[in-house]
Amino acid sequence: MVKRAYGQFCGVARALEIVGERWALLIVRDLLVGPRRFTDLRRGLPKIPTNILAARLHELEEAGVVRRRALPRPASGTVYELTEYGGELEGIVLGLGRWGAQSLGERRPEEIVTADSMVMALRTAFHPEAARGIRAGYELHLGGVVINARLDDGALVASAGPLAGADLVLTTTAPLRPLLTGEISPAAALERGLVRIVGEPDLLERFVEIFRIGPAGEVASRDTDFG
Amino acid sequence: MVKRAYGQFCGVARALEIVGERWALLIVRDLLVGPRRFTDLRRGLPKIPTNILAARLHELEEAGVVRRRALPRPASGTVYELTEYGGELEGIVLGLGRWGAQSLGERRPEEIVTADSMVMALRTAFHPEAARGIRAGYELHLGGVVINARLDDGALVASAGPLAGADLVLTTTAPLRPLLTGEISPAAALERGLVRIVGEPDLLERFVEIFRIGPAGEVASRDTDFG
DNA sequence: CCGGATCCTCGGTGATACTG
DNA sequence: CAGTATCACCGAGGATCCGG
Repeated sequence: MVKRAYGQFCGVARALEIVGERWALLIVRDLLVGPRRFTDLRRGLPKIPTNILAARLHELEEAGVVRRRALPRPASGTVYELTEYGGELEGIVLGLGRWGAQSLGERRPEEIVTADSMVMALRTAFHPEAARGIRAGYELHLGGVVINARLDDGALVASAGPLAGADLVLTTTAPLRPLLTGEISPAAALERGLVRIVGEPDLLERFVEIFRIGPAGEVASRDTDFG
Repeated sequence: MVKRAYGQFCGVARALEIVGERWALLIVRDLLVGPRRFTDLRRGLPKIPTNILAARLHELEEAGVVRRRALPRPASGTVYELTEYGGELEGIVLGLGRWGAQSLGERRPEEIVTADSMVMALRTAFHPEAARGIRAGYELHLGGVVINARLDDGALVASAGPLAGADLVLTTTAPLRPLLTGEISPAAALERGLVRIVGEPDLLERFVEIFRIGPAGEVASRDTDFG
C-alpha cells in the first residue's frame, strides 16, 4: 500500500514516512516562512531536481501537510502553503535547526545561505520574554541575504526581504554568532566593523538581548546559524 | 566531501545530513530507551537490512551521535549508545512521535509493535505535574509487548521488559487510546474487559491521569500511539 | 517566466547469503 | 553475536524539453 513503509505501528515511524524523505523537511522549512510558488522553492533549494520537488509536493499534499492554492488575480499562478497539520511541524523543524547548528562548523564554499533558512534561524534564537514591551522593525542583511523582523510586545514576525521604514538596518560583514553569544559586545562589534548599522545603536543592544544564543547554559553554545 | 549534502549552510540542513537518512531516527528512537546491541536493534527494526544498519551506525558514530562501547565481563560483546549530543535528539523524536501519531489511523496487519517504540510513546504521553508525589511501579502488556514504568515524584523511568515487584500489572486487550483520552472511564474499561489489571484499581486511575492524552485541548487528540 | 514532465545515469536501498 | 558480501532495483541527481 504505502511504498517504503517502515512496517511499525509507531508515531515516529509514521512521521518519517510522511516527512522523512529526502528534501521534504527542507521544503517544510521554507513553507513555514510563508506560502511559496514552485519557482520560489526552487530558488531556495537550488540543488533539488525539479522532478523531486514536484514529487515531494504531491506526497506532502496527499498526506495533508501541504495545500495547493490558486493565486488570485492579477498575479496568477499557484502557491503551496502548509495546512494546519503541516504548521504543527514548526517546533520540530526549529528543534532540528538548533540541534544541527551545533555541527555546522565553518561555512563551506559550496554552501549557500538563503533568506528562508535565515528567517528560521532567527526564530530559533528568539526569546519572547526579552521582547516584552518592545515594538521595533529590523532589516537584516546577513551573508548577502535580506530578511526582516518586526517585534511587537513579545511577538515576532519575521520574513524574507527588506522592510520599509525599518527602525534599524543591520548589515553583517562577519559571522554574527560572537555577537549573539555575548563573546563580543555590540559596541565592540561596531567598532571593529563586524556589523554596520543604520539607526539607533540602542536598538542593536536590544537586538542581541532578544536573539541571544548561549551562553553555554540554558542552551548549548554554538547552537544557531549566523556562522 | 560530505556525500549527499544539501549544500545549505543551515542548521536544519545539517541535521538532516546527519540523521535524515532512512532508518537513522528510528535507530535513535530505540537507543533513547537505552544502550542496545546490534542484534537488539535488528529485533526492534525487523525490516532494516543488516548492511544498512551497520552503515547507519557507522555514520552516526562518525557524526558523534552514537558511541560503541565494549560490554564489560561476563556478558561480552558490543553495545551502541547515544552520546550526549545524540541524547539531545529526544525532544525532536518525541515531537515527531506526537505529530506522526495523528496520522497513525488503524493498525495495519503488517505493522508491528515493538517494546522500544511503546516506551517512547509512553514518554510522549507523560505529564510530570500529574505525577508529583507519586511513587509506583507499573508493568504494561501492550499489544503483546511488555514494558515497565517507574514513577518517583514527578520523574518517569520507562524501559522495555517486565518489572519485578510492580504495584500494578496492566494488560490491554484493545486499543488503549480511549482510556487515555478520557472517552472511557477506568471503571468502564475494566468492566468491559478492555484492560485487565493485577493490583489496586486506584493505581489505574492514577495511570490515566499521568499519561492522559487529549482531550483535544492542550494537545490535539489522537496524538499518541496505543492504537 | 512559471510549472512542471521526460529521459537517462548512478548510487543508495532492500533482500539475502555468508563469514569471523 | 556481529557484522560483510553480493546483486537487483528503484529513487535521487542532472539535463533538457514542453505547454500555458
